[in-house]
Amino acid sequence: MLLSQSQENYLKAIYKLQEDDGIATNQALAAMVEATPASVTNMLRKLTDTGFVEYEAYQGATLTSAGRNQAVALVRKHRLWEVFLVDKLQYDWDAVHALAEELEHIGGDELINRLDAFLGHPGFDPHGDPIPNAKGVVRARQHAIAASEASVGGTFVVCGVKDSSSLFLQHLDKLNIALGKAYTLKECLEFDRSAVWTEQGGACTNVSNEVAKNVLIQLTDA
Amino acid sequence: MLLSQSQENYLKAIYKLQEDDGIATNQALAAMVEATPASVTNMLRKLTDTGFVEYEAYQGATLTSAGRNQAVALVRKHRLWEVFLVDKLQYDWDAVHALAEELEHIGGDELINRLDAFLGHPGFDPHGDPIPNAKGVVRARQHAIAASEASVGGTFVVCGVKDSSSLFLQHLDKLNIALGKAYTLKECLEFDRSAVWTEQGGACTNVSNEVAKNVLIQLTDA
DNA sequence: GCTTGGTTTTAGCTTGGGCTAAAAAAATTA
DNA sequence: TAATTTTTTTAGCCCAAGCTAAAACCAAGC
Repeated sequence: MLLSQSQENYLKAIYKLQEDDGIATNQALAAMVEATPASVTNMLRKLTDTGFVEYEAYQGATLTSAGRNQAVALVRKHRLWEVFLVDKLQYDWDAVHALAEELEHIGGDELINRLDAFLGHPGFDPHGDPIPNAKGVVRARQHAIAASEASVGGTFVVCGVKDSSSLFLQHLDKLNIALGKAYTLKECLEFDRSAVWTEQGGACTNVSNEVAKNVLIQLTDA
Repeated sequence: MLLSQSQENYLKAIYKLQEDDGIATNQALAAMVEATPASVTNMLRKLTDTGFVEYEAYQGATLTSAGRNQAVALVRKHRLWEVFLVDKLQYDWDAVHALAEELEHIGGDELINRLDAFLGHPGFDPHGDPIPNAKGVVRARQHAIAASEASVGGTFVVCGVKDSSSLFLQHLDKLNIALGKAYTLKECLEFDRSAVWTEQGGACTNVSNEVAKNVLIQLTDA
């Protein structure tokens, strides 16, 4: 079965919503694919007919296993292209999403597997999100928690972000926060719940709670 | 002005027809974009309205300078992606056309200029066709003639093909003919106008006239 | 157990890019 | 020049994917 670009976008959206909300409501889908709820209903019909989605009126949508396979393949393509753009074409990590959205619809398994090999089978994309392998297996990040959960005195390494919007990523750039960097949580300021992180080497950064909630870290026992 | 994928394909087709036939007839366009002549008329209207094409009923289509710019940019994108696929992803030269057709519609100047730099600003694609530069300037191949024009005893280097179909390219593979290889034209067989080429090193190949007409060479004075 | 407000669906319309069949124009041949 | 063939255009249709406005449904709150 051959899917249109639009259909692929719906599958990806349902997949994401299922992953992090458990349920893909019509409204949430509409927001994600940038269409009206009416259009979503329309499309869900079609995807149900072609066997990628299970859907009953008013009940929200779920992916069939065929649908999930498609969605995971898309996520794989998206993230591999992001690696390509950042690692090979030197794009900034905040500038690759839109392009990857286009590229992810190109070609089939052959292309993406070659790209994967060319990139050296990366495990994570430039935002720290795991890249599903050719069989569609996603290995989840280990022990990742939001930075806002860390306790004073703890040390950790930044390993991902929850928000990959350009705005947020550029903000992290300004704060000099990047994937792979190690920090110690020096203190928490009661007043606004912001935190002070110190880098190995001494530089201090004041991190708002809003930011910390969207940064994923792994605790280290150093 | 933003063009649809389909519109871009029309511009490219008109460009190619103008280049090698001088004139882009409705029928030829239809064949090239794989649509009916009626659909072509339709689309030419639209492209005329948006200022990329000049078109009067029954007179065939010509590109405006805006249209030509678009078309050249597409050719540039197409050929750079082909280089990427062959050089970086190790595709065979006969397997890249369709993928490049998809990739050429992605992104804008930024992406393609970065790709160009990453590939080391190649001058030619895997079929020997010249790659327009960022300003849209195409430097034509120098002194290229069809291999069928060579004279007995002459030496030459293969530098391009006129037919980039998978079928033809695979045939060249079988004959062990590749870009950059040097040959001497040993003899021409009167009976079927086929030729015998000898490679530097000794191997002989019998080349039909049909093939020779579609291989581009540069004469060498060795 | 109603009423009300938000969500989802239905109905009907729009636009882009195709198609076929028939009419019109151009080109070719007699 | 007239007749015939080929090419192009017109007219009217289809399908995918969107839209709006109105109707139907669901879930609270009174």
